[in-house]
Amino acid sequence: MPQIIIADDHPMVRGALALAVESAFDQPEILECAHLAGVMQLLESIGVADLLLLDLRMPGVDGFEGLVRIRSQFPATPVVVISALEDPRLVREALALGAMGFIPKSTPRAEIVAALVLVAAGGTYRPDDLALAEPAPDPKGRAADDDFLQRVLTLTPQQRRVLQLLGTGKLNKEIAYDLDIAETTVKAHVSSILHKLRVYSRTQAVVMAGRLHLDSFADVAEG
Amino acid sequence: MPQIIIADDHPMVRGALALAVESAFDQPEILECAHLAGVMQLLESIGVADLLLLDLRMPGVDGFEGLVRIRSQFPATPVVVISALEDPRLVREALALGAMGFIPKSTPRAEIVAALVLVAAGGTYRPDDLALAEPAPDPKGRAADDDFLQRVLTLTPQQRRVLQLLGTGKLNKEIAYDLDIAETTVKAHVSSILHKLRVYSRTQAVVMAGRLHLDSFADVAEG
DNA sequence: GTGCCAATTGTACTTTGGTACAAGGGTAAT
DNA sequence: ATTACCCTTGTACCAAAGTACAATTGGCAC
Repeated sequence: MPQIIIADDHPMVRGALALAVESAFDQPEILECAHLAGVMQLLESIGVADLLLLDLRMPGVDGFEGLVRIRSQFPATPVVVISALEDPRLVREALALGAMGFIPKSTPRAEIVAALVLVAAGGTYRPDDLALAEPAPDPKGRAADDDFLQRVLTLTPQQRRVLQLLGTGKLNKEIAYDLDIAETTVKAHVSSILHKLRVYSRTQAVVMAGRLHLDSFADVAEG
Repeated sequence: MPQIIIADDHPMVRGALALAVESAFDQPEILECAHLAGVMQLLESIGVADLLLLDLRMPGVDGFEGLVRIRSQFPATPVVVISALEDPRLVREALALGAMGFIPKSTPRAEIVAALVLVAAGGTYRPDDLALAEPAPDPKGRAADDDFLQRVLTLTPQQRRVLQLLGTGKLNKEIAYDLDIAETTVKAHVSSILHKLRVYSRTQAVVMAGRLHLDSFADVAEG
């Protein structure tokens, strides 16, 4: 009897996902959470879940921070990110941070079911694989940002988690606590991150990394 | 013979603005620049211009940094911000940072002319004054951010400039250089900013302030 | 096995960042 | 003119950030 956690702050969404889960698994035990704290608590008590459906936006968590912390504390539990958006960059980043799948809320129920089965079987799922395979060159303008993206991709998984937490303005001490490592280690990671990204302060790294997420809307934001 | 500087990296835009300037002034001397460095150079040589039309997005400057530096170095020259966007928050921030006007590129030529005359006469111009007078409550959700915006509004002009430069990831030393003040002074401002914004590190201030600009697109970015 | 690399941690050190306190000059309002 | 506020700067001190070097562990590949 597989244990599946559904974490989303919207009851309606949880209901819809629950339906899909019931179609995808045989007599699943469905655990619902409306906030990140509940998820952490649940995972602490049951140790490992067979699958975690995680919404990106929940009370207490705005972006990838929840994913980062869960992946760090409970790496054995496969996480599928649920999101209202399906921006390729978000998808790539979620997968880079250790998610086993990325399911936009607009996905047809049948495809959601298939995706859940796929992930449960050890695979990874992302929307319309083809479009993502080629990152869509987009020759105009933002060459500099693409360079930066390339550099971000040279970061190790743990370093990306650190960068993610950096982006929330946390101190080294707080990051160490969240990832359950020594502050020294955080410093080592930060130092390495700064070198790889070719910047000379955490603030710059945050600003640069922040732009990557913004770029999705750059066409709207010109000017 | 009034000296008017038009700073925009797009030749077509410069042309259109030049037409408007010629309609608004009597035999203006129009100086064109495609990048911020040229503007600074020009201002250094002529001292004060009668009007500066400044595009927000130019090579070397992405946001308000150019405005901030120009206002700091050459406060006597009135600046009108030209932008492809007309988000009320951008408008408010530009004016808060010392711009005498904010003209969206979509503005009809006749209105641009009127706006330029208005500013040259010592007034300030913003698009559809009415809509901006009331900041559009927007009761849903983002109460926390509104709180933060309120706090940003308690910052003094100079402190806003510092915050703006903080947002580019600069070191205190660099900010001191840009604003031509001592590093000690920058520290004093930063310290005050952190208190007013109720955060405990520059990085957090940058993250928070960054969200204000993002919020314009929050409806697209849910998830 | 050997080698490579991610991850971890420690020590020790330098540089930024940030606070606290004090103080002088400028401007605007009462 | 007195108050108030902003901007400025200095000194001094403490905390956080970042670097450099060295070492251990574990996984993975050849």
